[in-house]
Amino acid sequence: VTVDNPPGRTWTMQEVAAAAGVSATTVSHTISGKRHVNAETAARVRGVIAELEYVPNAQAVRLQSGRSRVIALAVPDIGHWYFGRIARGVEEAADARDYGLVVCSTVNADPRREKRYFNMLKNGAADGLVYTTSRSNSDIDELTRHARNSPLVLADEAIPTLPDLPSVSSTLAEGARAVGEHLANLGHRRAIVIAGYPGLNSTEERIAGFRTHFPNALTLFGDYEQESGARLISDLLANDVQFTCVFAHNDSMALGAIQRLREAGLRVPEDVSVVGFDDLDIASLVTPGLTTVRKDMVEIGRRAAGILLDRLEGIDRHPASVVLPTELIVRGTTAPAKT
Amino acid sequence: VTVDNPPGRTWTMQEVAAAAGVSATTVSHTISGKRHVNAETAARVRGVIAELEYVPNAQAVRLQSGRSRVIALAVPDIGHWYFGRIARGVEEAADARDYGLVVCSTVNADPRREKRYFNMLKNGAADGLVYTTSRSNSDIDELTRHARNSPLVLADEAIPTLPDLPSVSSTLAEGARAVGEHLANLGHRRAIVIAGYPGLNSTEERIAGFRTHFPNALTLFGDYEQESGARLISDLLANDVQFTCVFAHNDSMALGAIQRLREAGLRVPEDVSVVGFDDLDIASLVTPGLTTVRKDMVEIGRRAAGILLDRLEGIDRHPASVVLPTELIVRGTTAPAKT
DNA sequence: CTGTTAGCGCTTTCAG
DNA sequence: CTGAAAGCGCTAACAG
Repeated sequence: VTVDNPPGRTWTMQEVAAAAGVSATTVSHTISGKRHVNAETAARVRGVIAELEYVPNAQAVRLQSGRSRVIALAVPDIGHWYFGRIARGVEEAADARDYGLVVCSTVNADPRREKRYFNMLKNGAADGLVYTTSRSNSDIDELTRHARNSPLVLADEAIPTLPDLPSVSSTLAEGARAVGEHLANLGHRRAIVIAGYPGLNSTEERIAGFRTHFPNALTLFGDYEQESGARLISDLLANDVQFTCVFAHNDSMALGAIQRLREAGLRVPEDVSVVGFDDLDIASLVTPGLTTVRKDMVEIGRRAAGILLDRLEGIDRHPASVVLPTELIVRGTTAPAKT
Repeated sequence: VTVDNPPGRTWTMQEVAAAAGVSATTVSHTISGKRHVNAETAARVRGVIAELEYVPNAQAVRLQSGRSRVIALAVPDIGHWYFGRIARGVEEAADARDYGLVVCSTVNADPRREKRYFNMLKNGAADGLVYTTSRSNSDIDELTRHARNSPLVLADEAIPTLPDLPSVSSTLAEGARAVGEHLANLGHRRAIVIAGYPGLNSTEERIAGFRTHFPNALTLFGDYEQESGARLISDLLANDVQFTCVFAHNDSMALGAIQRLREAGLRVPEDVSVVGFDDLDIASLVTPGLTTVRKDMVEIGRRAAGILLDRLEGIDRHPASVVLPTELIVRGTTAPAKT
């Protein structure tokens, strides 16, 4: 069967059926394989489909099936390298299982935006949500209210008060402990911690982990941006606080700290050792390389999406929550303490 | 009207209508405002909607309207900082106009993936596409074949042979020229160019721009990764090639070059000046700060999405294509040439 | 100002 | 092995 197929024309299943001399039902079944179709008939139908470059209308399929085969990802900022890595993993996992991915930035917890991705679940635009909290856990109430309906998986930041919520996180305490051990072994005794957002589990865990070796580490809170690392160092120097090492809760703040230390005439690592967290690309791009703790962000995204998709497909997986390992990466910004 | 609303239950417009004692049509119109509804009736309907937390089913709306209010973004890797910035801009623009964003990574030009996002346009899962080429323009044939049907806008990399295709790019030649001027003014005479993928317009433009001041610059091709910058510098040093400055086509390769130069005992910028391109976050995070050319990636994404959405909404905008300015950012990796 | 009816394009009983 | 018909949840003629 040969038919005219102007570019840009889209066809309905009815039209395909007509061209092949069968019913839409048969076309549907040759595509889905959900019931047997005579070999010759099937071949003819497939021929027409190829000829017309027919693709079933997504909305009709979704309306009929009640599922969209799309998952949503909510992150504070898709343009941030940190969250970009998570997104990468989520996208990989989704694509591998033939799901689409829609992305929602949750900038500044803008309530309009929040509404938007909750609605995506409610109105069926997405079948489930991978959620990454930004600075606070405040949105979690609403989150769980909706979680009862649509599958929800937390990526990166677990919430201890909600153990039922599946999540993928990392052994942050362990990573921070390894940092403390490393610095202690190098002979350091006075440490500064430039921590993340106070109150978040991720922050508390790392503070606690580090304290196993530095129980009295002076702990200041930054906002994960380079500038805050620099500013906190300025304050310390201005007040003649003595320290020989700095542990920042991410690489950006660590680099900000290094910048300010150098401006003050201090050498890194000869005078002050600095350790970051995350091991994003920057850590190995700078000279000397930044000593840091590797967290596999892509894998976090991949696993979170994996759990979500398992739920969607009715695969019961125990335990739902996963804690991925971290690894201390020693590069050039740590050295023995000056004696 | 008060109704029981178990959490997780979703309602149809029919049910809302019944609860409010009106027809679905009236509910539809009180929501859309497309025809007048008696104030009291409308209030009652809105009451029920609020009570039941009713949200119209997305698939039904889309099937009926023939539009999805979703745009797609195709990038080589959503987890890469460079493309992440574009995605951020696209997301912003889409969200501002109440469109969803679905993301497709085009890793290695995997044909299965390509098929996938073309289908998204054809089957109506997305209304249009923002496309960012990776290394070659090979996929463009198919791209344009489909572009006749669904709106398509190129972000970052324009294709000169297809001037009809709307695109958002940057004044790369101008940026590269400014780099050349800056280095020439510092007294440099022998320059190395670590270029991007050969054959791409973006690469050729920058090579040409730089040549206005360094007509004989030795030009080598990298792959935009740090490692290639380092490797090419190794090769040059091993062959005793003389040069006093390096212009890399992105910041990663510039940092790779710096790394290797320092390993070879050369100081940056005292012995060799290095310039990058893009001005991503890293450029200001390193010490000394990297001299580079700023390209506003977020704006590129924003504008590309803007053009796409204008088309989708029937807003005719001339000219469709946009070329955004670049700006030389002088930081600490460039200095006068040694005499 | 409001309701009835048809239909978007598909899948799925149900009936041959 | 195949088809007719109903219906997913909504919007838009068309009629009052």
